[in-house]
Amino acid sequence: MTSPANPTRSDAVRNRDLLVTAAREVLAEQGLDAPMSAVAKRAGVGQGTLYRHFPDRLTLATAVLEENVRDIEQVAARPDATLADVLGVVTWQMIHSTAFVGIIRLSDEESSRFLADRVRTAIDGLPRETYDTDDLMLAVAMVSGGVHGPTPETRETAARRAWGMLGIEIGPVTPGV
Amino acid sequence: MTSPANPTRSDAVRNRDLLVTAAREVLAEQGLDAPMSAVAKRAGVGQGTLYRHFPDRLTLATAVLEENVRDIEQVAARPDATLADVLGVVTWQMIHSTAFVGIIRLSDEESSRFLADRVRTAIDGLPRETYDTDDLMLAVAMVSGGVHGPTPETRETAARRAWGMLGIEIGPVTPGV
Amino acid sequence: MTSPANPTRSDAVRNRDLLVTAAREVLAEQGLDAPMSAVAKRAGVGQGTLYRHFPDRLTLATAVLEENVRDIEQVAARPDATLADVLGVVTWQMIHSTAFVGIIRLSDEESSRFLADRVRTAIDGLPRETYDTDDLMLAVAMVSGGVHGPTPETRETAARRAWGMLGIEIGPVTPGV
Amino acid sequence: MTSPANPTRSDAVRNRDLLVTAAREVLAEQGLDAPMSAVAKRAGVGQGTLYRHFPDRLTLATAVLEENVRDIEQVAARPDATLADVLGVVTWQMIHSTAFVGIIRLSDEESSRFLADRVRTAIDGLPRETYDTDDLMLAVAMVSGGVHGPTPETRETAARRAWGMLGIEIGPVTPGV
DNA sequence: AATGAATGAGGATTCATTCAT
DNA sequence: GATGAATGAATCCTCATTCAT
Repeated sequence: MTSPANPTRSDAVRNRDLLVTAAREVLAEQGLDAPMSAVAKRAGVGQGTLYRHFPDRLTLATAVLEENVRDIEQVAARPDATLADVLGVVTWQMIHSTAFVGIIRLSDEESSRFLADRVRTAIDGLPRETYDTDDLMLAVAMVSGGVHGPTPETRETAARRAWGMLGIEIGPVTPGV
Repeated sequence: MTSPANPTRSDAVRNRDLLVTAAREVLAEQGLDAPMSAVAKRAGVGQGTLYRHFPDRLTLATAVLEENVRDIEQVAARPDATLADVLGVVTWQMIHSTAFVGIIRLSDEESSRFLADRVRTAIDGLPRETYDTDDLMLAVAMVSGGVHGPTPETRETAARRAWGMLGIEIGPVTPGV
Repeated sequence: MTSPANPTRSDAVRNRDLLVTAAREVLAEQGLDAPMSAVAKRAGVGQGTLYRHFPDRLTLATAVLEENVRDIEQVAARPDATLADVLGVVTWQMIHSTAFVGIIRLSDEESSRFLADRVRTAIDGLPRETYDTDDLMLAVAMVSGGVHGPTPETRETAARRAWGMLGIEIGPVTPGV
Repeated sequence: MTSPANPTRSDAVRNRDLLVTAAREVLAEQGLDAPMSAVAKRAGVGQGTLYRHFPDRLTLATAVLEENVRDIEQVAARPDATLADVLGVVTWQMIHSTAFVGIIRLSDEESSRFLADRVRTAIDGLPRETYDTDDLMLAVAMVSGGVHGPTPETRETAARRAWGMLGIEIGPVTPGV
């Protein structure tokens, strides 16, 4: 009688995940302004469900990026985490997710500046030699500017060259989680 | 009316110029996917005229960038031109024209890779110390990645910090022409 | 829990009342085609509950009007009731409930013609001087046509003028119950 | 060279008329919130054309009512026009155009209060016996409130009864123009 | 050539209604 | 019985593009 009375909730959670995953793929493939309907279709849910979970495009994009940020935070939180490790994961995201580049652009927007701050905080706790955290955030933006190319391979090559020009060492380029 | 074969050709040229100027402004203000009609309206011409001159959006965007590239080439062609001078002009363009950032992105597209090559060629002829031309092209992309902010002033500050991180000297940040 | 066969019937009754009250408010504020979900939300019940009680919009609207009609009947049934008294209550309803105006329009619909007939019957039993019941029903429709304005005050003024033009005396403009 | 250069204009005018006519029919049949697409389809033009001419629903509805008002003005402007004649035309419109009833309702809206004022002005110039112009405007609203029924015939009967209750004589119920 | 009206497909968004829990 | 998530049809509206003049 007193329970929150939301039994169907498991479906909802599942759909939310399906939507974020679908959005990650669709946004990566078609760009930040892909049709919302494409996301719903890819997720296998109705349009209404999409809008129930994410009332607008920005909210959806933010949810995608939030997962990226969470991965970064997780890696950064490991006891033996190094700055290089974290930058490796960041690089992996830049290479594989066009949407991630969006975090730099969107970060002028209010809601996702918050996400950028979480990345900053994650990096902030790690030991480093030359650069301070502001420099590193700028460096991330710069490298993401230098990353382009048709395949993940060419993109990784470009990314490595870019880090090299900044004299910053990065660890293994992996999803991290 | 007075010239023999091509009565109003000057009109056509004038319209083309009006359109490119309008496109530069509109694309800068509203982003790369601003309505074509907005460009025509700003130029003060009909939609048909726009399409006569530029059959599609990419052609129009390319024409805008072509002007940027021409400015760079002109500066680079001066007898006393230094690499720093040219990079100063490039920086000015990055700061003032959102569209220019597009050149980096669009350069995956065939038609505008051509423009990137012209920039490369312009830079190629100039004496430099550490970096080769490929490095410099990558550096330009990286700095453009680091440039963001609400006003030209904040954007210029960011650009200067970015060049600084790469250890590359730039000359006066001016339109150049 | 204590009664034998119908454990939580009072819940159902309570929900029905909540829904009718919510519907009255929502329909008044947002018009006859307000979202059904808005009614459910205002009532604090789920959508399913709304549909259990009222299978469609018309049924719901009719339930709202039914309450109005019941008020009119109650006043008309008082031993000392005069026609003027009843018309005063009717006027109050016209002024305060946009939905009531709907009864005139909706009365073309089968289900709510029934309600109009109940009003007719209520009026029918009261002593009057000049007009017969058909005239009075038409007069009500006419006055409701003349009632508009932003506030209840302006609406009441308009209503009084309208009754005046018909030469019909009305009693105190009150909810009646 | 100096001409306004709008040769296609004849098409445009024709389409505007087609749209207003279509809107009158569709709004009368389906109500004030009929789909805009239905209007475009009935007019035989694309949706874009509809929106070019009438950026929103209110603008379109106003255009329909404007024609009604123009008819009233024309009749009122005749040298031998009587108040009864004009009210006859007004009554014809109430009977045949559901949309006209809307003028009463919509007249709370800014843009169409203007139309109501034009009707007021048209009536204002005509000789009358008992009522002043404000009374007459209210009377029109009241009669329109009393007009309902399935067919034009029943509606006309109701209208005549309503005018009768107000003691106002009306002329022939005709379109007037 | 230039104009700007017309077209209509595409994409965003909202709700009425159903249904799993 | 109640809940509220899911569905998807329906509608709104915008633009890229074509075309009559």
